[in-house]
Amino acid sequence: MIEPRKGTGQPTIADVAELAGVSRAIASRALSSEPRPVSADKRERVLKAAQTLGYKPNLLARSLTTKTVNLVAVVVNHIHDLSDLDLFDLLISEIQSIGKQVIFVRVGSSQGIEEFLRNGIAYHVDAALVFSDFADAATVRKMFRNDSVLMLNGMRDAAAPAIIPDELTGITAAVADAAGKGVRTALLVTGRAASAVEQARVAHYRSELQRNEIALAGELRGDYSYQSGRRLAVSPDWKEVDAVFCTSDAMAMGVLDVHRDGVLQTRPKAFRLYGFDDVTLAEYEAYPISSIGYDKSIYIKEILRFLTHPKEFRSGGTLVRVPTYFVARDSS
Amino acid sequence: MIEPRKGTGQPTIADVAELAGVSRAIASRALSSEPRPVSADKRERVLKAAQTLGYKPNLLARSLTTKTVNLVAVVVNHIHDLSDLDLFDLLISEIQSIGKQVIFVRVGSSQGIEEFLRNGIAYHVDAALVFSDFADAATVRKMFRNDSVLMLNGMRDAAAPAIIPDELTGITAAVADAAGKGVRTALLVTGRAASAVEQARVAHYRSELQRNEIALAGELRGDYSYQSGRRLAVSPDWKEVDAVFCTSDAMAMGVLDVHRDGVLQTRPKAFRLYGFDDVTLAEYEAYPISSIGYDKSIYIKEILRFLTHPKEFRSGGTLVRVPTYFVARDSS
DNA sequence: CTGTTAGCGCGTTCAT
DNA sequence: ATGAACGCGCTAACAG
Repeated sequence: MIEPRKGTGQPTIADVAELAGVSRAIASRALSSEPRPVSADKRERVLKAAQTLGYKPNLLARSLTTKTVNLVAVVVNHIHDLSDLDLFDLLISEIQSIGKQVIFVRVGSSQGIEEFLRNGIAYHVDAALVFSDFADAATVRKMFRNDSVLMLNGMRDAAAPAIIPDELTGITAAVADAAGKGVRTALLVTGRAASAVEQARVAHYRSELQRNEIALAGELRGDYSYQSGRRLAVSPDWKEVDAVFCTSDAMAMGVLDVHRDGVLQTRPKAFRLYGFDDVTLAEYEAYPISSIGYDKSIYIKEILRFLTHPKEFRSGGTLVRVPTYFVARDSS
Repeated sequence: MIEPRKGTGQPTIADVAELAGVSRAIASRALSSEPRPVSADKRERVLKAAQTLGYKPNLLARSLTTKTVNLVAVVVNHIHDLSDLDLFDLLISEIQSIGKQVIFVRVGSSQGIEEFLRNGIAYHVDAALVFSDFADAATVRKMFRNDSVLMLNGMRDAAAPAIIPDELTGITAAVADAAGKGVRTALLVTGRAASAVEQARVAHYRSELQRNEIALAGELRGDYSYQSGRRLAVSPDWKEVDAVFCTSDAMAMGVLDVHRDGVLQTRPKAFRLYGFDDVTLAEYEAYPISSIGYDKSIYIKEILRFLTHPKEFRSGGTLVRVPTYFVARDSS
């Protein structure tokens, strides 16, 4: 006896109910994860019928009434930074482990984002995790028509919960390390000035350098990439200093390759070098970059807390800070 | 005059129709991207009403009848390989550019697939791109209840279309390079043996080495990672040979760091070294690994062709091959 | 060209 | 505890 399917050939809950000899409502309850009143034997029959039919609920149809799809949007600029690699794999894995799935939304620029979202399922996600710095919290809430927006890009307002690495502690330690080694002059190699995170980062460096009486000889602007580090290292604006602080490890690697002591020594010839992000790559022998990092698992644990217990975050734009650390390597 | 909303507060197509003074069907047609028969003035009124109401279609509801969601699943093992970084950013960007969105499905193990089958909204996607080698074509089709599955992991059957880099050409060139430099003995450092791609790769190396009369002194199995390269390089099984071929750049980097000539020279002391993948990182000065790669943009263009013109692939499990190249660097 | 109607698959009243 | 009926938002099919 073959079930007569109409559209996609998938069994629906109606098929299950029919096979079990009960009404659709009973089948719905028996299959529900919530405890709903159904007699034991009928529940048994429904479950068995679902089993033999290979029934899988249509979650899109379900979402039509429940208003929830178990989908999370991860909004990023790009995913080609080395530091991303360490983060996203774990993040996706953890999100999946709580029964949700991830839509990756890549927004190279702020242009047309809204339009793009409207034409896709991402528009209906339960929550959005915003790493990209293309938009402020209010815009994102409006875009997703959803208050469940977690800002991870350093941009927040009174209503938006956010998780931000507390970079001051790491930067303080890094600059202290330099000061303790007799550094008196420094150069700052920065990333995109438009980023809120970057602005705060640079401000921290400035104040810490000043506090340690280290003269800031200049700021050179790159784009976080290895190539931009190389470019700046040979630019006419480059200055002779005791230490170079880069706001990304990749830029520090570029600087290192240009200024190695000897053909391929592990440290620069004339200055101490500091990076940022503590990417896995810094474990490679050729790039022992002193760096600042944070515990990714703590960070992600907080993100998951937001997804599973949103109320704890709702009370007036909670701001969670994840501590950073400084790790000294050969480069400094 | 305020529209009386019931649920989410979003205007529905019924609200638009009412305001425009037409039936829901007319509103639906006027708003459709496809050219459907609607009189000019009514279309105008509908569009205007939608405009003033700020109407946005509910794509989940639409998908209920159209059976299409503009969602593409990307199925991966992990995304922590360096070679992934170069690929996925571009892939996501391109998929988004044709109006589809990407749901990332990470299956770290074959067990993860079972887990996925239970939850997962992903089985309503329009297509699945399979990079993970934990599932064969039949399983994936069942997982997604969808025949629109593109195998990119080297595993295919008669029904599944696939795109595979033609690694033989690159390997042939790499081995020829070694032979031309007088290499007579070689070591092969491999990755996970379970992978179909890896098996083919190793087989190619074996036959090419034999053809060039290079003796294969041994095969050491790693896991593609830098650390596994280091580990193998110091293991008791390591042999003195003229050349070492690694099936990933990361392993080659690990081997290089253990066997550098001098403190940090760019080449191994006693042998020529070859990697695989031609990751961007090989452009870093400290790891000039001779490698085998393929044009990512061609590869992705073929994937997009599958998404936009699936019929061209349907005819009996089309197999598309993307050519590989060999690039010589300092390490060999 | 237009409007009415009938689903799509599911959860949820509301009577029984 | 149960099942009929309705609604979610939208589009396809069918009449007019």
